[in-house]
Amino acid sequence: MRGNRTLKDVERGIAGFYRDRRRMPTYSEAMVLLGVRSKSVVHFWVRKLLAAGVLEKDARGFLHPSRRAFGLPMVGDVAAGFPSPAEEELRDVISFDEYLITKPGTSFLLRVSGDSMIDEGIHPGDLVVIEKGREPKSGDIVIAEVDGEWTLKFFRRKGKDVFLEAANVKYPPIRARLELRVGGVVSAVIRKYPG
Amino acid sequence: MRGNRTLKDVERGIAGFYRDRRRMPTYSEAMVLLGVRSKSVVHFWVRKLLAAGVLEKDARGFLHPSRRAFGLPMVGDVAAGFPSPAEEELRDVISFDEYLITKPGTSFLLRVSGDSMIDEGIHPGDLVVIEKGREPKSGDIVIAEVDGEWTLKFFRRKGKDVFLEAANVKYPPIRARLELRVGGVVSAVIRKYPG
DNA sequence: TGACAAATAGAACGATCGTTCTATAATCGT
DNA sequence: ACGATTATAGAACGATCGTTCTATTTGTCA
Repeated sequence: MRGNRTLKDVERGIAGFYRDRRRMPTYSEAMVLLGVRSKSVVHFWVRKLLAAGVLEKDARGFLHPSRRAFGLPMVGDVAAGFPSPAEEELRDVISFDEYLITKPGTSFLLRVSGDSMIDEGIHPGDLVVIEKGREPKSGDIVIAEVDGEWTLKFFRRKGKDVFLEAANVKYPPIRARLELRVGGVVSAVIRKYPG
Repeated sequence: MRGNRTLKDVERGIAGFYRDRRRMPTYSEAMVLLGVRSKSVVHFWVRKLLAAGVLEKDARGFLHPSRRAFGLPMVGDVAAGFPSPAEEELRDVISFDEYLITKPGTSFLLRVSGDSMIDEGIHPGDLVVIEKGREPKSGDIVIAEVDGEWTLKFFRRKGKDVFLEAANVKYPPIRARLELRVGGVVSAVIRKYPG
């Protein structure tokens, strides 16, 4: 049982462990993970992963996955097409959690129902990230209570006039009779296509 | 320097450390983090975090953040409105990295330019997750090379007929002259609104 | 104000960590 | 075929980990 172990294999093993357990394996655990019986073998491969930039050591000497070990490479724009493996390495890596969760603790997720924001590209079934307790600016998309129902709308302010506007010609603008209950501001939209 | 330390404070400190360094702090490090001078104080708070479900111990006795420590709570749908703190605790928590990255290693990110998929709710500036090397099914959104340029289109197959279709009346369907170069299949769309 | 609980300090300790060393086995190039 | 290189094994070791214990200080409430 030898030789047939590539850097990618080891990386996948370690990365999988980290994904599942949210911590690095110890050398003893990595022995099992790699199917070897000596810590020095683990040490051997860890040094390779360090050199490859998959793992890093911090000031205290502790091992942790590097920034680019997780997340997806950001490779440019659609016009540029899809990347060659070479240039793929060079681009930045984005973790969605870092990218989308700017205010942990005050944000939450809703699944969109209804088509009131369809012209803004927010479809039924999409997920929206809501930041609660943020003061909406004119033009922000908010979740608001209208006629006892919660819905997504543009928040508009023109001088003293405050109203809600759908991104769908079917729905007329809405002015608050008494007060406008705004639950939060949409900070992101996520749509996942079934794989 | 005493007494004024809440569970939330400690949680934020530990969580912040984990976010930055991608590993748990040691007890010694947590002492500095919490501003205390004894490991037993750390132990004291760690037990509280364990009880609160913020941290967990695995079979080996190692500490790691729980699933619900990161990510955002999924609180239902828009019609249900925004949640009370109470029910917020009960719902599932979603990590975007887990949710969106189903095929690490074969996926990458592109920023959308152009409006060819605008009626599908994919706008210029949005991010799309591309799975490369996946065989597109009819109806999938793909990145494809058309007239030497890369663009997003629906992939359509009707019997023997294979063609690309925009989600925008401005663009007519496209049939491949020679071959259809498909770079990958869109598995998700992400749009972030400036905060 | 006094008693009790909550929070912090500090020291001691076994367990286990990651490193390093030497030695052996498989693979490759010529 | 054979030396050089790469990969694995196994043992030894100091460092540091997290736990536990006892003691002290601060806050709360009757």
